Amino acid sequence: MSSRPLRADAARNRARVLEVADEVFGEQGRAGSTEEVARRAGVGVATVFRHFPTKESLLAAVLAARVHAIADLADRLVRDGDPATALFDFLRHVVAQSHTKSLLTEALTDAGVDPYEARRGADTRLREAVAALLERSQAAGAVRADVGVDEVFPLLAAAARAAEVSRDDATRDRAVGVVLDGLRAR
Amino acid sequence: MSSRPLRADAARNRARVLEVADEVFGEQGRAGSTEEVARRAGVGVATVFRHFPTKESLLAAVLAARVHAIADLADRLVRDGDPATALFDFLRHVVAQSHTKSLLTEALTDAGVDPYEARRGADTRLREAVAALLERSQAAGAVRADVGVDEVFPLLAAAARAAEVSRDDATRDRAVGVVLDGLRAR
Amino acid sequence: MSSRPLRADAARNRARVLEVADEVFGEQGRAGSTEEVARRAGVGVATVFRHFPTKESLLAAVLAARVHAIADLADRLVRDGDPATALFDFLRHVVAQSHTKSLLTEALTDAGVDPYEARRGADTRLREAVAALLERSQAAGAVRADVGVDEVFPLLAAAARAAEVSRDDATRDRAVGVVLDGLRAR
Amino acid sequence: MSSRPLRADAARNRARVLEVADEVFGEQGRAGSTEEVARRAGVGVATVFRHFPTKESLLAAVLAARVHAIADLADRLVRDGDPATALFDFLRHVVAQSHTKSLLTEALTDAGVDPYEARRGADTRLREAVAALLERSQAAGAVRADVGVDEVFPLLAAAARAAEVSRDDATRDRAVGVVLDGLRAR
DNA sequence: GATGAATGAGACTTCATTCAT
DNA sequence: AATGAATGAAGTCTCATTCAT
Repeated sequence: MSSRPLRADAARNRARVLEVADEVFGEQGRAGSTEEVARRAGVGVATVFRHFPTKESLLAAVLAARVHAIADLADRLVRDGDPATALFDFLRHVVAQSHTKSLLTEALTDAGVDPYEARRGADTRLREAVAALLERSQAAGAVRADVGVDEVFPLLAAAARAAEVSRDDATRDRAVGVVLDGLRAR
Repeated sequence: MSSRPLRADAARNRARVLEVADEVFGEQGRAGSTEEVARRAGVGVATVFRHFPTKESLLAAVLAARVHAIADLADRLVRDGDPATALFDFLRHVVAQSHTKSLLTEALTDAGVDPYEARRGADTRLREAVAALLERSQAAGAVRADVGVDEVFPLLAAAARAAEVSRDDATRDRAVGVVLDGLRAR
Repeated sequence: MSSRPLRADAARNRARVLEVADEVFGEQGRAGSTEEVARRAGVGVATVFRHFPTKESLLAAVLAARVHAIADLADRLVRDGDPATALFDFLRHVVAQSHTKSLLTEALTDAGVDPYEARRGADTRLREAVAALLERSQAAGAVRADVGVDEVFPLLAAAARAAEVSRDDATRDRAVGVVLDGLRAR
Repeated sequence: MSSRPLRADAARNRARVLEVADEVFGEQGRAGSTEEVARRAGVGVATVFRHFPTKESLLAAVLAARVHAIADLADRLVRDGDPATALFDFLRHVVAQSHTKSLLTEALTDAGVDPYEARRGADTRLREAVAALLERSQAAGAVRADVGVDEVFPLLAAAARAAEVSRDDATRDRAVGVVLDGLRAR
């Protein structure tokens, strides 16, 4: 009863705001303004604040959404992927999405630190899925044995960062490739 | 006419501002405020603006100073270091410094994009020194042959990022180690 | 047409809103928000606005209700009280109720200034009842002869104010006592 | 050294803001807006906030100024007034000033509760001056012996309130007179 | 050359009120 | 008749930048 399903139009608005917020914060980091989100979403600021009572909570929602999407991917790969390449496929996919101002990185980073409940569920899911991926890949002898989940997140951030700052596509692929190579068993 | 040598006190002020700005932006990223820089430097805001007509230009100067320092290190290692480890030593050193709010990473990143002239000189110097380091290490057979300077910068950013988001020192060392391992010749 | 009798549920809602509004405005003064009234009453904001088209009108209704209650008390005392003490009893009772953020004081104050019709009836009733009380007490020789109803309301407000700002119960009783003593015939 | 004297123009601005704030808050109570203060003072909002970093601090400054003025009066009367009437003269004067939305009352009320240092000095001064006035008047046999300073403030508030809500000057004088009469020794 | 005051623009947030369901 | 979403206007506050002293 606490959260009766939103009315159709409200739900649409909420979704639109979230989507736009992802865009804005993606471009400008947390410096992006609520007002720009509202403007681009075609609603008043107050509407944004009705759905997300705080800028911080909007940010949390955006991050949670991204993390959920990534966890979905990880789940899929755990189930269906080739163990020998699954972790690498996963990392590459995520990196490919994280073009934007390190928001994702942030999301992947402070797992567990965040007070907004939205985050916690997502973070846990992701962590578990990644752990599964890692174990599988290690069992298949594809990934070196001396890394754990705790290292995977920084490495993901690292690869994303490398991608972010590369000057062209070819450079980016090589740079990311180097990071991933570091993970391989030899 | 623009570059008449500064009066002694003005020069001292300029240096002090720069030093403090590095501190402030180091702590708070570009969100750090001009006013705080002025306060900590013990001068008025207007003085900051006389030396750096724009917040952006102050940031550029801070970054240039850091880049120069890093280029100094690279130069030193080119001259005196062990070719087999020089590049790695360099990377580790830089990573160790870049704890703070990814300012350095930023500095190392948008080389060449920036309009402020201060940056250009520093960037060029650094690029050349790193190129030298890299060649030497590759000649010594320590670093894989298929990477170039263009990849080194993203990889530096990557390692710095990994360091930044690691939850503890041990994790950080392992994560950075993985990235560097990716660079080694096999 | 406007005053067709309300449907039973509507009437219940209206009453509930009024009751809750008294509570909220009592606690927070006119700064209390419509939305909080709605929430505590368990209805939507729009329902509040259907019954009271304006926040101002809701306030007026709350005040009118309080004034009616006070007029009831005055009527009772006119009928049943001891003339020698009736006015004092009345004043003390009212003061005892008006702890809250001077809303009552306000109610007792701007009688006649207010555009909302709700107020007028209540104000008139009260004024008449108080006039009766006063005359009776003066006839009994308990109250000085040189004050009229016009002075009683400010004095009521005065006593309420004194009560409001006193730092503890004993101080309050003494302060209010002084005001009432001013009213006694000597 | 912490507060070097303000530059002449800044001091003028500060004074003007304070003056206008007194006016605005006088008319509208603490609901008055900083923006209106700025507008009426002919400065930007930011200027108001430079001088008073918080709305609350502006309010505190206004109140402190009023309290100081009142304490001045009390001091004067302790020194030069006729003991038999000094306290009454004081009360009447203060009441005559406190036309406005009970700001003064508030000032006179929460003495000692306030965190802003500005307030504390003023409050103490006033309390002491009033205590002196009271003792003197009691010694002269003009004021009843069973009231203390703690009662005087509520009674002042009471008289001010009575004045505030009276419908015309004659009524006001009578109502205030009644309150003061309550204080007289018989 | 240096200072600190002033400012305009913008950020977050709240609220009375209106509208679609 | 009732609901809760949407909104515009306003409020408090911050900050890069300019100006008077």
